[in-house]
Amino acid sequence: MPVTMKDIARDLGIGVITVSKVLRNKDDVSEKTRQRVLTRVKEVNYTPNFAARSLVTGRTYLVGLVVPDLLHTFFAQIANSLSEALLRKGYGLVISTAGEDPELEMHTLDRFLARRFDALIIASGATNSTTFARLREAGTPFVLIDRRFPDIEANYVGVDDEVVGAFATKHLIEIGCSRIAHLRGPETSPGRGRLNGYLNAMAEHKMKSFPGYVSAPKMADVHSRESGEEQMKKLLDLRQRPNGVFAYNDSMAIGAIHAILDAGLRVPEDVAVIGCGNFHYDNELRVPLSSIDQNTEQIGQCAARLALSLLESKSRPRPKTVIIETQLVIRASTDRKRQ
Amino acid sequence: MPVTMKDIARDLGIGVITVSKVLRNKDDVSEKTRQRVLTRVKEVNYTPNFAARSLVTGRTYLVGLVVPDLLHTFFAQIANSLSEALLRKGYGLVISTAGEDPELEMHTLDRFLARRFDALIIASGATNSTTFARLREAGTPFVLIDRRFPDIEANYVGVDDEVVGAFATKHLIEIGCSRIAHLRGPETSPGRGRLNGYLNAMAEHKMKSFPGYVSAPKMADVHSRESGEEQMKKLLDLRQRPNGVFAYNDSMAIGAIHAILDAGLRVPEDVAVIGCGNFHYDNELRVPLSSIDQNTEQIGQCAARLALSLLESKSRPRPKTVIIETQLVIRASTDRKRQ
DNA sequence: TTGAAAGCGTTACCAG
DNA sequence: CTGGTAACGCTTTCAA
Repeated sequence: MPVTMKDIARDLGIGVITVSKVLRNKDDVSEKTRQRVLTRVKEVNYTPNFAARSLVTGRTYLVGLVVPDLLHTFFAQIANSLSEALLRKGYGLVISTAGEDPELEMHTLDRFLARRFDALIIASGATNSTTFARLREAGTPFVLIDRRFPDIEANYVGVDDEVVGAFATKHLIEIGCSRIAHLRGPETSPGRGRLNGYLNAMAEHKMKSFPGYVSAPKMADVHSRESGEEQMKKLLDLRQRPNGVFAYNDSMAIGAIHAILDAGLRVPEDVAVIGCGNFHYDNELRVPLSSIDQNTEQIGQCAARLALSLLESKSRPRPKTVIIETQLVIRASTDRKRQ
Repeated sequence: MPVTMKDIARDLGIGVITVSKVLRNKDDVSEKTRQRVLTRVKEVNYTPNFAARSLVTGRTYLVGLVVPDLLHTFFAQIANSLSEALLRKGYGLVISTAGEDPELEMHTLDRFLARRFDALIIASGATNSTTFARLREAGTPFVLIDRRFPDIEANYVGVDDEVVGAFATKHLIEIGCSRIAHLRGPETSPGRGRLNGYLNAMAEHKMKSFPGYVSAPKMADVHSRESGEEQMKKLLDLRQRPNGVFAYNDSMAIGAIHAILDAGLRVPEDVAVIGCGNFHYDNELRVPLSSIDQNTEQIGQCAARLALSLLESKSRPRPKTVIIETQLVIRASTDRKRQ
């Protein structure tokens, strides 16, 4: 049986409350008593019982993270930096993957709510915002990352996906691509945002658009490489084959490059390709991949900081939106002189 | 305030215990009462309070995972499959990264112990087994993955690293490499095991070994690519340059290939390279990388199953060792005809 | 500065 | 089949 505060109090001939106070750094305890308690705590290797504490304070010192998939480098990085930041402050991070399945996600969130985690951090695959009404009702503070929902006011940390899309597209325009296609992502805010950024940039630069140049929405799951390959094949079959492609993410871009090379064409000479995410292995690929860096680590850190601030403040502050800056990283897949 | 069992009992005019029994599927409750309770539970959207339950049962329904780094594909995959398997059984997975820092790891484990997680799953960067004495003392069941410690008897799930090393080395021998070097990993069981496998295979096939062909131990952190590159450079400077290299993991192999190509040599014609881990992007690399597949997902699933069995059994069963099969995956980096 | 009493919501033990 | 009583280990409130 583990040591309890009662044991320590008995050993020292003082009250349990005094022990509790010392442990929580309350200052209405004499220095002498404090030292005695601290010494004894060390001696018997006492550790507080979180369950008991939770029961009375209502706090679990646990934060839940829901992401589609940890195999996706982006989310692994997020989880990594989140857990580090939270652990430092004494919070544990409970992870859970929900694929891109809104129903599974809802189910997971329900469980997290039932367990009364102190805060939730969510990269949601939900298609509407009913999920979040539930969260709000439960009163558990939450931070959305990566994906957002225009119709609800919520804490959000992520990049500006329209900027991402425009950024990538403009880069293709600048290197002289005249026919630019977009392999689009899922029906989520990044998917739509990057698409809009692409469309805006195309319009702004009076670029001609061709039928079929925007692929159908696709889930951004682990199979996005295959999907990128498949969709690129279709693009290559068009009469007016594109000479520049902006892919929703690096996985799809990799698939696209695969298809292009398989067709006997060159990257970037025949078709330039840019992705998004700046995976850590982008530079080691068959054709090193140009990409938009999302500063993933910073997203994680900001989300952690935001979540912690929500935990600490007793009032419910107004939802905050934090936009992280992005960077264009040019590699071989778009490295060509103006044609 | 959330609904409690007491509320439900009062509403229905029955005892709290009866409610509790229904909720835990005890069968000494009449079907009628059971239905009434269940209905009411739905109506008021009752969820049990885990903290209260924990306090009395001593179980947290939480499993802790300690890995060096989630950026490493291998560990991300492990975390992914673990969380899925555990969540299905109602357990949460709390993650934590400890780099390859034994002290930080110990600290993390202490915190996990203090929180009384029901079980721990650990890919340890520890250099000795004192850590585990602590775990044993605390009585928390734990499962080691990937790294093991010969001097303690503990639950373990992972591959046989000597087989991995021998497998990879033999493959290089078979394709006709006459001078085979090893970029070795850290001072952990996989690092040592793969090295031994390499040495054994070399001896068995009477292969000549050259001075400097086994690099110095290196941490297997996220920077292993750089380290692979650096160490490969040294090998290329030797008078007797190797024509085959077995790298501790795929990251190092990628770095090695980088160095080889930079030196104006060809892979696999001049130097064949094989790694270990079979990262999901191995096929998309500059030179698609031959590798040993560790069946990572299976490792995660087995570890989860093993952890769950420990949780469920009240007695402390004898430690179990589960060895997962590996597969050789041949790609371009070793694809050459016998010379 | 100290501490006794009163819970927090649940489950275990036993009696009805 | 049902339920009262007593924990579980801690914090909060309030009085000494």
